[in-house]
Amino acid sequence: MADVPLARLFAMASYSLISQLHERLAERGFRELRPAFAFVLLASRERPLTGNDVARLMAMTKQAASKLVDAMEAEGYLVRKPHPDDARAKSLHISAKGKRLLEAAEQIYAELEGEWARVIGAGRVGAMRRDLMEVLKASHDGELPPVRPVW
Amino acid sequence: MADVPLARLFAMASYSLISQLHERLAERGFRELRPAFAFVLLASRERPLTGNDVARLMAMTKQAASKLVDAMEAEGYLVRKPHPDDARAKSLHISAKGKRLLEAAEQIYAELEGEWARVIGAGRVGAMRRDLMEVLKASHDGELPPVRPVW
DNA sequence: CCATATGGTCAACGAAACTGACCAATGGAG
DNA sequence: CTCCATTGGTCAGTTTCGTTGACCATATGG
Repeated sequence: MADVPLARLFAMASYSLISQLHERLAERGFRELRPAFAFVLLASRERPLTGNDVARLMAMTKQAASKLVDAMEAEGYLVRKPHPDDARAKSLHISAKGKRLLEAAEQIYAELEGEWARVIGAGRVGAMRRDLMEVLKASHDGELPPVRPVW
Repeated sequence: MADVPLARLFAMASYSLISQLHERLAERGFRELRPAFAFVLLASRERPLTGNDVARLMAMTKQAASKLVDAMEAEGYLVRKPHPDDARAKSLHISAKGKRLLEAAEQIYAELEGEWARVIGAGRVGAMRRDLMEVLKASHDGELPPVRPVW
C-alpha cells in the first residue's frame, strides 16, 4: 500500500489533539468556543488587529469579520478600542480572558505532547517540531505563517 | 519563548498543503469541491457507507448527511445503490470520478512532500510519517483513525 | 480641496447546518 | 408469529454564519 500522505496524518492528528483540547478546556469552564475564535485570538495576541486584518486572516468579507468580532467581544475575548492612527478604524485587543484561554490551551497541549512522548519518546516529538518549523519557515520568509482556518 | 504547540504547527502545515492541493486540483479540472467531500470519499473508498455512517463520520445529523450525499451524488462523486442486506438503507459507493479525484490528490501530495524533502531531507519526511503513524495507531487499537473534519 | 480609496456597519439574502415529524423496514421479546 | 420499539432515511421549517449590496466617515494623493 502506498504511503499515507502527510497531510492526511496531520488531519488525523489535528482532530485527535483538538478534540482532546476542547474536552479539557470545557472542564476548565471554556465552553461554546467557535472554531474561528482561536485563529483571531492567536493573531491578536501578537499585535492588535483591525477588522480588515481579521477579514484577511479568516478569508472572509469584512462584514462577516465584523460579526465575528461582535461575537468575540460579547463573549469577552476581545475589546474594540479606537485606533490610534486612523479615526475610521478600530483596534482589536485581546482581553485578559482571551489570554487566559490561550494559556490554558498551551498548557493542555503540553500535557498532550507529554502523552505523545510516552509513545514515541521526547526526542521524536522534539524532532517533529523542529522539522515542521523548518519546513514552514522555509516557505514563509523565515517566519512561521499565521494559523488560519484550513482552506 | 515557549515551544509552539505541535497542534498549531499541524494547522499551519495543513493550511499550506491543502491550499496548494486545491490550486493544483483546480488546474486538473476538479473545482468547487466542498471541504466535506474529501472526508466522505476517503471513507467510502475503504468500503461502501450508509447515510448513518456519513452522519457519524462527519459528526452531523443524518438529515445534513443526506443533503451532503445529495450534493456529492449530483456532482458525480458518489452513487446511491440499494443496500444488499437492509431494504431501508442505501449503500453509498465511490464513483470512478471520485476515485480519480483521490488519486490526483495523492499524486499532488507526493509532489508536495518531494518539496519538503528538498528542505529537510527525505529521511526526515519519512521519520515524520512513521512517528505520526505510530502515535495515531497507539491511540486507536493499532489502526489509523478515520480522517474527519477538525472538531 | 476635491476625487477616490479605505475601514466599518446595516440590511437583505443564501448555504448548510439544526430540530421536529414522519414513514418503511428491521428484529428481538413474548 | 406477531407485536412494537429501534433504526435508516427523508421532508419541512428554523438557526447560524457566511454572502452581496448600499452606505457613511475618514484618509490621502493629484
